[in-house]
Amino acid sequence: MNERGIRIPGWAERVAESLGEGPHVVVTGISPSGNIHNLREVLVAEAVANALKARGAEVRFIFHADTIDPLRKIAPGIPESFKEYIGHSLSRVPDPEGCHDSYAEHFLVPFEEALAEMEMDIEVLRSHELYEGGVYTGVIREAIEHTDELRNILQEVSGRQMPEHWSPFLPRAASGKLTGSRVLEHVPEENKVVYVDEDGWEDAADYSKGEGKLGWRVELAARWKALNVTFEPFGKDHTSRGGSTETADRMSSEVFDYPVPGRYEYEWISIKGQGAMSSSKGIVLLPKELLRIMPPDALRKMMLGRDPSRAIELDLAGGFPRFMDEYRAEAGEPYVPFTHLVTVAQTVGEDADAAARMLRRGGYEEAARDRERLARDLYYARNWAEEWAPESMRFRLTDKEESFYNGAQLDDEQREYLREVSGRLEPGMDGEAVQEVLYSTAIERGLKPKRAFAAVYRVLIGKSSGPKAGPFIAGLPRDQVVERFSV
RNA sequence: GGGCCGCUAGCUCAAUUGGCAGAGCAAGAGACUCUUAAUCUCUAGGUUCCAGGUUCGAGUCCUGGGCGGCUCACCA
Repeated sequence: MNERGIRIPGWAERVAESLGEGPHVVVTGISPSGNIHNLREVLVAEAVANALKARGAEVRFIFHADTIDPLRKIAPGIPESFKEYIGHSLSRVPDPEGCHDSYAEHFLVPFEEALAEMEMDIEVLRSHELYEGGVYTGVIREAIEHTDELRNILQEVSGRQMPEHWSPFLPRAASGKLTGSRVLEHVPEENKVVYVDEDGWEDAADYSKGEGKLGWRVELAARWKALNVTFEPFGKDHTSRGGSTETADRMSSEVFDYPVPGRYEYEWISIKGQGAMSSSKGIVLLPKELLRIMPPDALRKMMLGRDPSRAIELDLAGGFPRFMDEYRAEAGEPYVPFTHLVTVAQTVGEDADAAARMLRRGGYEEAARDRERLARDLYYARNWAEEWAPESMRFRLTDKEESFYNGAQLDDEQREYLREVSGRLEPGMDGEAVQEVLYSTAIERGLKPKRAFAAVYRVLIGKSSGPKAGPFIAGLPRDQVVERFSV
C-alpha cells in the first residue's frame, strides 16, 4: 500500500527494485485514440511509479500524448472529407465533431478526464508542445547529424533498404503535411533544414519551433534522452524482434549515448464476446465507459489482473457481478451482492431513499445507512444493467398502462390468483412472508407455481421470470403492487 | 517465418517471487409445501498438453515438441 491506499503489486515492486536509486522519469505514451490497452499501459506505469516512490525515489510520472503525429487513416466514424488532412499533425486537424480545439484534443480530453477520475498523479505532455517549446531541438540536431548511423540501424534491424534521401526529420510542408517532403540540407546554426515538398517547392523548416517532427522510431529514442526517461512499459507490438524498441534501443545507446530505460512488456486485453481490442475495427473500450460501472480501484484491479504480462479476457457481462463481489470482499468492508444491487437499482431508478428501504427489508442495514456510497453503488449497478448485463437480468417496472395491457393477456386463473394475492398482502410483510403468500396461494388454488409466478412477473416487469419474487415485491410500495395485481 | 501469451476438475479460472494442487459455477445425494442466476448441508471430481532435465522437492525453473490466441514488416 502507498500513502493513498493503492496496493502495490509484487511484480511492480520487483521492477522498481531493478531500476535502482533514481531520480526516475516514468513515461507512458499513447497515440490519441485512447482505448483500453492504453489504460493498461498507464496503470502499469503508475504501479511502477508508485513502487519507486514507496522505495523513497524521486519520481516524475509523465503521460506523453502523440499530438504532433500525422493523421494516418480515416477511423470508423470519421467523415470521409477528413482525407484532406491525412499527413497533417493531429494537433492541427479540426475536431470531427466540433467540440474541441483539435482532432487530438477530441480524443485526448476524455482520456485525461478519466485519468483525473482515477485520481492519478500524472503529468500530461503533448508532443506538439514539446516540439514547439524546443525540448527536442538538441536531439533533433544530433539525429540529423547522425543520419547515416540511424539509417544503418533501421536497415539492419528491419532488413530493408532505406531510401537514399531518408532523413530522421520530417519537416512540415506549407501544405501542412509532414509526409512526402525531402530534406536537402541542414543549417544547424539556425536550427533549420531546407527541404523540397511533394510539388517541388523549396523551403526551410525550423525544428526548434515544431515545424516538423522526428520519424517515429527515432523519436522514441530521442525522447528518452530529451526527457531523461528511466522506465517505459511497452506492448508486444513494439517489443517483437524488428520492432520499434529494438531499433530505439540501439539508437539510444549507439547514437544518442543514452542508457536504455527500464522496461515492462505487457500483454493485450480482449473483451469476452467482442474479441481483441482494435481501434481500426472499431472495437474500442474507453476508460470512461468502465468507470460507469465500477470505482477506480476496481478498474485498476481489473486492468492489471494478476500480472499484466499475461493476456486477459475481460468478462464484463455474466462474470462481472462476481468480480465486483470479490473486489468488495478484498476491501474487507460489508457489501451488498452486486446482483442484488442490480435488482434494487432497476426497481427504484435513482431514488436512493427507496433503495435504502428495499435494502433494509433485505437485511442490508449497514449498506442502507451510508447514503452517499449507496447512491454510487446504485449508479454502477444501474449502468451495468443497462449496458452490459445479460438479458435474463434486465428488467424495468412496467408503467400502469403497460401493466394493465399485460394483465389482460393473462388467463382467468392467473388473474384471479393475482387478485387473491393482492388481498392477502399486508403492510410490513418481509420478503419471506410475501414469498409464502405467493406460493401457498398458488398451491391452494391448484395453480402451478410456474404459471403463478409468471403472472406476477408479467404485470410487474413484463417478463415471465425475474428476481426472486418475495423480497422483490416486499421492497415495492404496497399500493403499487395492489394496483398492478387488480386485473 | 520471428516474438509474446496460454494449455490445471465438465466450464471459467486461482495457486503470494520451488514447499501438502484450490475456488466459483456445472454434476450427484439430502433438506426446505419453494417459480428464480434459488437457499442450506454433504459428495465426487486431476497423468497440471507431451517428452526429457535440474532439485530433497516442479503447475512453477531449463531444453525439445504439440495445440490455440495474439503480434511484427519503418505506420504511429
